[in-house]
Amino acid sequence: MTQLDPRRKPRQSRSRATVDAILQATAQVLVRDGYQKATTNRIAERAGVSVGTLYQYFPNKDALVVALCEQHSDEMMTLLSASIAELQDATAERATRVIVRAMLQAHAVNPELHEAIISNLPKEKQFEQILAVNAQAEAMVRVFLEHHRERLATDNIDMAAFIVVNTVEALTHAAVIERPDFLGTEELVDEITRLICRYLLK
Amino acid sequence: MTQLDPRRKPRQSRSRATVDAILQATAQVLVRDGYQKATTNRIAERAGVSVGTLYQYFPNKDALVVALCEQHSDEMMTLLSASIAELQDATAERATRVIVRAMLQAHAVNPELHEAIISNLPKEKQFEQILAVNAQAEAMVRVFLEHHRERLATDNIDMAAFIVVNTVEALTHAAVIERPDFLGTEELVDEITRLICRYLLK
DNA sequence: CCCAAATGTGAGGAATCCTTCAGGTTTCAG
DNA sequence: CTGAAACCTGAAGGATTCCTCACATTTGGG
Repeated sequence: MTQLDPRRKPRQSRSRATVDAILQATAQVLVRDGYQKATTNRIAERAGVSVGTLYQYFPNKDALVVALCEQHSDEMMTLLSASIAELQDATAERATRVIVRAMLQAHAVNPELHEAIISNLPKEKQFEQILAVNAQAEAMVRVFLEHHRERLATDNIDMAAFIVVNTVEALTHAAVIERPDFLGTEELVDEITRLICRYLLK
Repeated sequence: MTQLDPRRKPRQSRSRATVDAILQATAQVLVRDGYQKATTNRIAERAGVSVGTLYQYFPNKDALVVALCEQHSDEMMTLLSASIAELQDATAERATRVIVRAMLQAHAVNPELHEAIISNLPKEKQFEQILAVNAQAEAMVRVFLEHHRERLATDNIDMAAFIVVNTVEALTHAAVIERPDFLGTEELVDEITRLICRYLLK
């Protein structure tokens, strides 16, 4: 991996606005044109600055994408942990519902950008931050399963965690991208919660 | 979209072998190096031919990838339809099990290539053939649900189809890539079948 | 064996793209 | 106001990639 740290840190408010504009432009170009056509010149142009300026704050194109991924996954993680925090000692059904709803919210933060990152970025460029979200989710579910172990219909916690995490992730992701019409009501949350609970519990 | 048809059709067995070698090399390079680094020169080199030869049979890089996608999705579709054909009038449970098993088999044909195509190719280059597989799956599930309508726990067939298709697809795909250790026994098929049936049926 | 058609070769042109750098403009502390 | 630091500019160097084309080799029917 090449150098990723910024070459210069913005000190004046003018440059902080510039960095923001560059990151915002990166997201827009990534969504609109895909990673292939997201050239640094095009990003700079959309941000309303010259390429040189871009390279003052990001040593290379990867660093730019990394920064964007970090910003995006931070937003998702913030939403997730907020919901998780408030389900101390909830029933399994209640906890499942809260997590499903939180996943939908997290995916709805910026669906197009999330889609662009997940299924447009080459795998080797999907940096830690993004992958960490899924790892964290898997860990959380594992704790959850251990906690309700005696109510579970299966004793293969490893496989159950795999199934739950991948199912919820896939459904929330697909819904936000392909079926936004499902998001208006609580029905989708109901259905996914039922899917998971019927599978997990005796 | 640019021209995709071959510029010249192979007539002698020598050239048919060449075309095979090129396609095989494309798959290998795509898996090993990713789409970004899969240059036509590198593919030709790996196939043991010169770039010129490659361009005799494929007018451009896209045509090469399209041909590979077609070949791959044909293999998957063949497996799927074979299994579907033999479940005339099966019970819902039996049908679900057969479909889940078929999906796992289809994904196991060439997991690395499938992964490379799905999550490495830019979305705009994931050509018809691949997307058609999912569309076909969705249609099949819809027929299946209509047929067992009176036994279903829900009357929102649209949403149920969405959930079933995306769930099975995500789980089979993830299992083949991330957890090949789940594939030895019938346990994963059991679990996914249970997940789907408990959700769908009263 | 012979030759026209089929097949194969690979250096290099044209087009991009990432990145640099020499020199300009703006800001702000003193 | 002034000068140094911060910030910005954009032409162009160096690298990479797709694809072509003039030419060489191989094949198979007559």
